[in-house]
Amino acid sequence: MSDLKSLANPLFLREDELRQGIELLFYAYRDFTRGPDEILARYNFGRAHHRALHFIGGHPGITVAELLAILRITKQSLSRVLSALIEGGFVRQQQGTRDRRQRQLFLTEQGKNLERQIATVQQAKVAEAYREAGAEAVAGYRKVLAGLIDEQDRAAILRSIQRR
Amino acid sequence: MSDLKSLANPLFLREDELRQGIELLFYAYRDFTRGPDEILARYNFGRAHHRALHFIGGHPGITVAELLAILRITKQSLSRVLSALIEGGFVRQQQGTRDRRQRQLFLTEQGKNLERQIATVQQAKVAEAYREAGAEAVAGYRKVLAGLIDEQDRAAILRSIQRR
DNA sequence: AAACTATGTCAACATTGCTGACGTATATTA
DNA sequence: TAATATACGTCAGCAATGTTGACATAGTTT
Repeated sequence: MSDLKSLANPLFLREDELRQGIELLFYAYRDFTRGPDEILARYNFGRAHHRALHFIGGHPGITVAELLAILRITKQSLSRVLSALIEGGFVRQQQGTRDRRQRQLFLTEQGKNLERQIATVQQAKVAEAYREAGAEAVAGYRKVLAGLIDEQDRAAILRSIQRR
Repeated sequence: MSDLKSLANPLFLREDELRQGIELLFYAYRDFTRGPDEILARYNFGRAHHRALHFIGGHPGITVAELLAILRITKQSLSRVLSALIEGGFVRQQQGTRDRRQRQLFLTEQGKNLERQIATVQQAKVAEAYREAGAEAVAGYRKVLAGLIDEQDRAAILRSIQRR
């Protein structure tokens, strides 16, 4: 019975291990997202603005619909954020080339600056954690996080992430 | 120069690797937190309620101040959530033993049931990701996430997580 | 020409964070 | 013991960011 149980339930799948993995994700996310907040506050922006800046920065020319699919929020929520970014001169829109109903989104120079500024802080934090943990650990980190992504979009997301 | 650069900047610390690590965290967290929402909605609760349930469940007798330190929100925000949980019979308070000003928090049977119900869903998700990735990857995942926690509380958090 | 699609907008509302002010019970210190 | 500090609660108001629903406009597809 003990054999059966440990077969079905190796050490790293015990409930307390799972619980630890869940809490680590909570704490890491909690502290990871705190950095940008201070910078954003200076512009009267919040995390939602940063998420938009980030993904527009990483996918220049992304359409509104694509951005909505990534963020998983409603167009009304995004609209508020996007309007502020456009009004402030951080993002510009351009009529779609294939389909002129689409609005393709780009960062302006100012937008790129802000995005860079925040990215630098976050990347420094991740770089330190990566350095401390080592290349092998990083591979494991990526593997597990990828596994936490909903299976339907996992492949597409991994592709979009690695295409750069 | 290429040698110098690659010494200071091994492959897994390149900017696009860091960016991928950041986005993976975003996507994983996005999908990971979606599960509980449906269950919670049935009780008219949200994520904030779940976080309280979760940490009270894991630390029976936790004081309000300790819970505030974990969640990093104001007492007014927590109060709203805690009142709802107490009113609904999911959490009970008990005057502190050492210090009678403190309120120690416990889950009721009903609270334990709800917490278990949600935990089961989340743990299943994590267990699957762990199983797919393997024990070594899990170790790396934990190592990197731990490194993302603010250094000042990292040791204390790791201790509190492993004490169970 | 009709139907569908991509986007925007108006309005209302919920959740969850925040600040500031003030109260009460208990503990600690001068 | 009196003064001060602490743990917690509560009231009131506000901000950010999410939601639904309804409707408009331009452009695409059938």
